[in-house]
Amino acid sequence: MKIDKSLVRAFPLFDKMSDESLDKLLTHAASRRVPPGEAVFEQGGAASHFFLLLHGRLKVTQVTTSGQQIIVRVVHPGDLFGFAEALKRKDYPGTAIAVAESIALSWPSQLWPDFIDHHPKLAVSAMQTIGQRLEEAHTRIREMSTEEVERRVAHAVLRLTKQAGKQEEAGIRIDFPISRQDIAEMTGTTLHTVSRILSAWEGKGLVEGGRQKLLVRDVQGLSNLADNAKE
Amino acid sequence: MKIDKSLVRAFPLFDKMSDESLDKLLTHAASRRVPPGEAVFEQGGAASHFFLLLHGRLKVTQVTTSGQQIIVRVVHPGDLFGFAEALKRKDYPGTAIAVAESIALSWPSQLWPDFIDHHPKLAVSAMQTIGQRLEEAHTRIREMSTEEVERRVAHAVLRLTKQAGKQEEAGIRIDFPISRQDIAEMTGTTLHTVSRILSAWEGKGLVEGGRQKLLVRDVQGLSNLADNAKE
DNA sequence: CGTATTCTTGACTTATATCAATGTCGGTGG
DNA sequence: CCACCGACATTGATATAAGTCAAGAATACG
Repeated sequence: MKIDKSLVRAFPLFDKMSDESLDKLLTHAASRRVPPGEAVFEQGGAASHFFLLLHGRLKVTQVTTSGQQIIVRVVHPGDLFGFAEALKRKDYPGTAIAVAESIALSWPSQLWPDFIDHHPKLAVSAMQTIGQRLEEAHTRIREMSTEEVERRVAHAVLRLTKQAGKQEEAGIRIDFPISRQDIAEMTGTTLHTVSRILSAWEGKGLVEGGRQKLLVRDVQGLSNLADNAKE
Repeated sequence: MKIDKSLVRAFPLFDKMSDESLDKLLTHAASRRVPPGEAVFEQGGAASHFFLLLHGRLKVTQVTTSGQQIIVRVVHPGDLFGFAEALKRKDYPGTAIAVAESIALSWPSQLWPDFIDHHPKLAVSAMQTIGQRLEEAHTRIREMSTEEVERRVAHAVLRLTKQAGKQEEAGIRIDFPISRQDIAEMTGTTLHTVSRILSAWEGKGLVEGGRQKLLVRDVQGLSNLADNAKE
């Protein structure tokens, strides 16, 4: 299947790549449409492919033995994901589920070494990406160790506005469907607590809620909440 | 300074490497003795070198803006650490402090690309290492999100027995000085709670405590505690 | 329209932090 | 060598953040 390079050219990951290289890369790629609720791959499944999200939004989750779920990260357009191969894993450590109508490119895992050998820029990018993820994970650990729930939720929401924020008249909208439960699973709390917190914020005019909707009206106010340790 | 290759040959990281390669590598390395309490590098400092721990034990910590400290990880002999360069960082994200008399090799950061170009095995190892760390971080996030303190502490202690356990008649000893405070900083709780938990375990014959000492008498019992969700 | 998610809100419970006091170990120096 | 000091640890009492339990309301969807 032929994929047009204009689709990916815009992503920082590819902007330095020559036309030929890019074409070559894309000849090996397959594209796949993923409706909301459908999984791209499942935790524990053989890591047969790696992916690039072109459009939409995914959440990567893990379930514990006792059946509880957490959200490991959110995948945004332009992100590589599922490259377990790069880390020498045989299986996917989590499940990737579309939360909005999504389109992803996929390559067979065994092409990964090729991928980075022929495109050193990508190797560097991939390393950087992993480094960032490690840092994000440590940030999250730090927050969960030292901050109370309200501030953790504030940080999580602020991060979402940066990664998936769309400016509107009233403020910045989180540009994909996200439930209270999702936020709870990103911050290590319960949907009840998240609901109470958001209600309180709504009362103060910081945000505007809705079913699977969230709009941040006062980024500065939220930032203060997130950063100023309770004095 | 000449460093004998017998010092590093034993580590899995180097066991596949030819004598010449290894010699070449070591000509660029400097060794450094680090007494307990001394830092190898500090959070935010320029990432001028990367390191290999030959002997001893380090803890990597981060401090929050509000001054709270957490332990990001423990460095064991044979571990590479401080390779911020690999992740395209300019500064060290944490502080590495010796908790026991330690010896580390160091290389200037700019040698890292060389390091992996000339020793593809190392590149692979490094990737794997980072992958493992990312996984560990996610495991920790999962535990902190879903498990109560006692089980988190149990998991942390079990991990330590695997990474730094020394068999003794009475059980498995954590082979470096570790305080209740340290365990608290690894699990996101307070030293008081850790102390209570360890006292309770000691009452049940699971562990044996002491000033900066910990001996696990019943690994199986601890594992049950860690894994069996409270039924 | 009715049914199923998702969300809100109140009442109650509990795990764990916080506050406070005392105990114990081990190294230093008199 | 012993006494003392400082770091580390224990333990009790109390406070509180956040979880659990429970019920109902709002919104989307077929």
